[in-house]
Amino acid sequence: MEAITIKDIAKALNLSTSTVSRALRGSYEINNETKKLVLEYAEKMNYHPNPIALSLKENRSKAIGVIVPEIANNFFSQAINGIEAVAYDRGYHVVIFQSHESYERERSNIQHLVGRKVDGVLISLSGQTTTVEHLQEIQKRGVPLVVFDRISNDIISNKVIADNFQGAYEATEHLILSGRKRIAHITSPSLLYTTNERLEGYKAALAKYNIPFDENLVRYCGFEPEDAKQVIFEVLETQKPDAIFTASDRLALDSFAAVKAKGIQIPEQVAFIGFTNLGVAHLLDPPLSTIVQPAFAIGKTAAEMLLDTIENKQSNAAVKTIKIPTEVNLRTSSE
Amino acid sequence: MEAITIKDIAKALNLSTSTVSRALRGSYEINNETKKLVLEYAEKMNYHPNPIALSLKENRSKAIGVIVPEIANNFFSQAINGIEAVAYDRGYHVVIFQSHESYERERSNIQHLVGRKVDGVLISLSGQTTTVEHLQEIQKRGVPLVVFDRISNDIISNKVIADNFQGAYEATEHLILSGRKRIAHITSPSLLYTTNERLEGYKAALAKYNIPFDENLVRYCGFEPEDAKQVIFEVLETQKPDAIFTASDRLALDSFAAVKAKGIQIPEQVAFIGFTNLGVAHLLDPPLSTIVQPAFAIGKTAAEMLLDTIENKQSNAAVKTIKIPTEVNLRTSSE
DNA sequence: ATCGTTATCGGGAACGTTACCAAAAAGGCA
DNA sequence: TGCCTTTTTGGTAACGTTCCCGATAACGAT
Repeated sequence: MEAITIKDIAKALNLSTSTVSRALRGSYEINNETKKLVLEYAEKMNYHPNPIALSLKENRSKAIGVIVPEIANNFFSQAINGIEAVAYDRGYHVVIFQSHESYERERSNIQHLVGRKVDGVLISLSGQTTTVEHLQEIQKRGVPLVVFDRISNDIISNKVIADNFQGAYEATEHLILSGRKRIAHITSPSLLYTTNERLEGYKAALAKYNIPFDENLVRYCGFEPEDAKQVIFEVLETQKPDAIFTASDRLALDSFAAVKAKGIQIPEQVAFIGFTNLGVAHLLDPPLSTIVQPAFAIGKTAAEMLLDTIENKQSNAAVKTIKIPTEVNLRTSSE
Repeated sequence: MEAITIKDIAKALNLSTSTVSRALRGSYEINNETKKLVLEYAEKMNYHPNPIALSLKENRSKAIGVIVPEIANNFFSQAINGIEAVAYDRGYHVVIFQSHESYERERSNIQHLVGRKVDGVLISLSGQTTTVEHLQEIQKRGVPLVVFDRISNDIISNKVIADNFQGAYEATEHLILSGRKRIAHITSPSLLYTTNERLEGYKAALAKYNIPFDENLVRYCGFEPEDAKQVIFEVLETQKPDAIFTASDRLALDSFAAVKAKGIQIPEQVAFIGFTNLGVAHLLDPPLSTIVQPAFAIGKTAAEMLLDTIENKQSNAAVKTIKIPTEVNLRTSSE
């Protein structure tokens, strides 16, 4: 069964396509009787305008694209839910892509999205993304862009992030106040923006309490499943830390598992706090202290910014970076 | 900066659009010199064919649509990864949508996908989906369809599921063999296909060991965050079970949390086993026994079936349902 | 009666691409 | 030389929709 088109309606009712088109969109210059005729027939035949034809003509699609490294990550899936909540309300569809931490995939996704004429793009950069030319490219093409969480200083656009500095500062401070001095920081590759902000927060807290910064306690960890385990084993062996502060969802889990696998008591031997949105933190053994990013709010805010620029097309409105506070949840793992 | 089109190339090189088009696709009937000329110019100008125009013309898009209830669910995000792995290899893009357990959203997503001329659809039904007319509709339109996990008997199509019966049977049997007799089964709304299969597995195991089935021990649980908690509290109070077997990712966590909140010892007072793909099961307190669905394999298999039917267009090939075995992971929670 | 308005509709082009049908030039063969 | 192939290219319609420009008729005003 083929979909019915405006032409079919025109033929059936002995009208021109222009008339049908105008009747369907309720134009004032169409006789009420004809209008009713057309609308009823369209309804009866279950007519739906062909969005592809629309996109070709209008160069837009009433859809926005989202690119995240991995949806199997609480932070990102919650952020997407925030995005969808806003987009749905405002009549936009959300097209979700994963970069799988690959720069090539990210490029390919971007290509696909602009090719499909999305009205705007929300992106959180992959762990391998070192250049932002592909983003500048779509900006040159006039596609509105908002970068969130994994941002970059090289791209000039609206951005939304959590207050990573503050979150890391509070996590570190808490560990210090509970008596720890050798606090290991397990974090993502150093080229991620969030990595540096969190590292700065960590350093600032150490400085505040006159604990010298020891770079041997900081470990950058790749995205392979076994990476965290090896890093943790190594840092435990060689540095004998009395606390661990991890910088991401993924690292929190993998590190936590590694520490336990090593038979080390949390928090007696090593206190543990994670920068993570894991919903199960309170059910772990021991319950895990966390710095939680407001993922839903970040997604919501980013989507709102994007849709505002799409709809207002205020091309030269000053770009801004919105920073949203994190939450601290202290549990047994860091007592 | 506007995207360059075939027309621009034609004008620049003083050729017709047909010639350019054929040169770009390497047609044999174009002079090699012209071909080279066109290809080089296209390369230089960074030409990319407009996929929207292509879709309008060809009625296809080299993209498949995926609809799942919720991506913030390990099972579904892993399944999506399986789907993407296959699709990417075979040159298809994957467009991900969430129904958020809403029938209306599911319909809307389907509409959008067929409107955008995806070449096929993979779907796992929402918790509110009681009719499958929207699926039959797209089948009438000739869009290939594969249903996975949350399937329905009302729709005739290729399907991929885990062996829910077997998984539930093994979970229940294990609880029985470890000495439990009053085994509560916390499950999803009864209209889900998986719910019934798992329930049957549960019943079969009881029957095998001559334990009478008591429907008071079976509880159907909605999708609201507080639902599981109340159900668990109630069943603990009134039925005094000595074991709990939960039927989904979400229920495992919520129920586990509720039991612990009630101060009940696992597994001493109540043994616990979940039908879940939680990656953190082994880190919980106590480590959680699970029946794991082969999510990645399910996604992979479903995508392969879909792409095969898309590409072969063997319209009247017999539909089949592929069933993939589950895995049992026994841990402390059910000892 | 003529003219300008208004209400209502149709025709065609355009968005970017491909496919079909020609057409022109060049070459081969009797 | 005349005709038939082959090679290479151009023109145009079509996909579904909207928009611009006209066209027609009715109607009141002059």
